[in-house]
Amino acid sequence: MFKRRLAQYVQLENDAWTVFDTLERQDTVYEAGKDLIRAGEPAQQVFILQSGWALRYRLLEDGRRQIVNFMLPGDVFDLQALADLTADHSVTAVTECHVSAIPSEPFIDMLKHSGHLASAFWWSAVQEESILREQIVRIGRRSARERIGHLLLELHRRYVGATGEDIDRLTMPLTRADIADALGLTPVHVSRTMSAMRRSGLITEEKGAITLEDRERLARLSLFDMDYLHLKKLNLLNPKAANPIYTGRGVDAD
Amino acid sequence: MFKRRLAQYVQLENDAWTVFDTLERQDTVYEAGKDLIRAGEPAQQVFILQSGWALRYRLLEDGRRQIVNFMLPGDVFDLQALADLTADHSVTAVTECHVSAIPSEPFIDMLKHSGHLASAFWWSAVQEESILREQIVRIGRRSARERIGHLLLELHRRYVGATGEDIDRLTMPLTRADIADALGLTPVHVSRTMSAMRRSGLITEEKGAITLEDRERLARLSLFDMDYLHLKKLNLLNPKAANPIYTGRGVDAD
DNA sequence: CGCCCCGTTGAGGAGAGTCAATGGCTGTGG
DNA sequence: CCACAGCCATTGACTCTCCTCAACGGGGCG
Repeated sequence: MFKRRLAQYVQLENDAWTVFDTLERQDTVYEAGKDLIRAGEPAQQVFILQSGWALRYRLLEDGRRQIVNFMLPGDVFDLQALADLTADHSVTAVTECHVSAIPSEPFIDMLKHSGHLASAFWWSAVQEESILREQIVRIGRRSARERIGHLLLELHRRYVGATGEDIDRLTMPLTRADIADALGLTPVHVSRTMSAMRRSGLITEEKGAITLEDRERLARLSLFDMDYLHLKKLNLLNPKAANPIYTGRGVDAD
Repeated sequence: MFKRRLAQYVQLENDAWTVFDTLERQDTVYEAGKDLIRAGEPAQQVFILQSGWALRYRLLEDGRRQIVNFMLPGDVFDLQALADLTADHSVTAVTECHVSAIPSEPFIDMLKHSGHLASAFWWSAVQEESILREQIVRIGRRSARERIGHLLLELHRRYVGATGEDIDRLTMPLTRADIADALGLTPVHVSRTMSAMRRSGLITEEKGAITLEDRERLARLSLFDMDYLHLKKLNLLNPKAANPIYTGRGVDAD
């Protein structure tokens, strides 16, 4: 998962991976609902999500919750550990999560010794920040339907990047309350809006999965422009790549 | 400005600064309203804002604008240039801006040769990302008054960090429309809400400046908790620092 | 079997948006 | 020096998206 994800940006040589594979690390399994990182605790390691979904959130004193972003298989997170700060937010497992933790010191050494790995991880950090910026635009200037459609398209594209299977059906472990807390809405309104999207044929749902019935229309309605995911390098470096890429207008290229 | 800002995290030795000061750079002055970075153009340099305010924004196809964050004197931005990607957003000067641009290659060399500088810049990047996350919480889960109060407190604290003058009065070059586009509101509603805040004695305004009349009450009303700015290191590393630090509850320590 | 979580739906309310008019300030040109 | 244009902040009246409160039903699990 993880290698596949970084490969969306740059194809790494085997010996770079050898360096990475010999890194000291600790693998842990978290059940759904358990915290991986708790706000206020010091960060001392970098995490790689090997499988499962996780989310980063912050609670206000009066209980309001805002989900900042979602972590999908292959995502690297908490690179801020490299600055040895305390976490200002928490991370929870949405589903069961298999996580590798790498202490920051050997991780930094690795970055110093492999320029290719360093630039791959840097890309990963840039992509994460870019996703945060897009989340700001999503919440700040989009309607409820646009927010939901846009989020679904982002999750779909990232899911495709992680799994390599480019189909319209997407695992969906999030509840209405999760989606609401991510998008600055209430669960009730998310439910209503998604019901309307179902009625107009944009999506269908089964238990634990959602199918995007018309990605192009959904992208148009949500003003989805996937440039912010910075996946273009794939085409440049790797023209025969298996995964088709959306164009800037959010339409599938194939 | 810039050195003072990084000093909030770590006090650097003179020879570290010598390395930094001899870096190749290009100084440019941008008038208010001019673009420093345009979405879609390749990023090849790192910017340091020496003076003035700037903002990062994204436009949707139908003209809606979302301001992602503000840059104050001393801020470093576009570290994503190090991954050699294209910008997915634009940056505009709010006031006249004096900017130093450093090409990414010598910048990377500098990071490699000075661990102290690397960790100072890393802190800066972590702080920026943290501000983005807080912006998400602000827009997603706060009322109009809370959003405005919270933003003002953040700008105040960052302004103090940049200028070193810890007073309640704050330069305010932003229009109602800027504030609205940053907070996901309309100018009309920002105007109304700020009028109400003036009436209740929270703030006063003169042309181009705003005074926070009661920071503590404002912090309480806005659920402002400044941990996310990661300024605590100042106390640890530099106990005699001149700037007082808010506590986690957003109250001035002195 | 019964509890609890989740999604859904309805009714009513509120916060924020829209449209529009007014007035102050600034810069500019006659 | 004054007239006027343009931008910005403000205020009023009205609208609408989204929220709140509440009830109900289905499914998983002890």
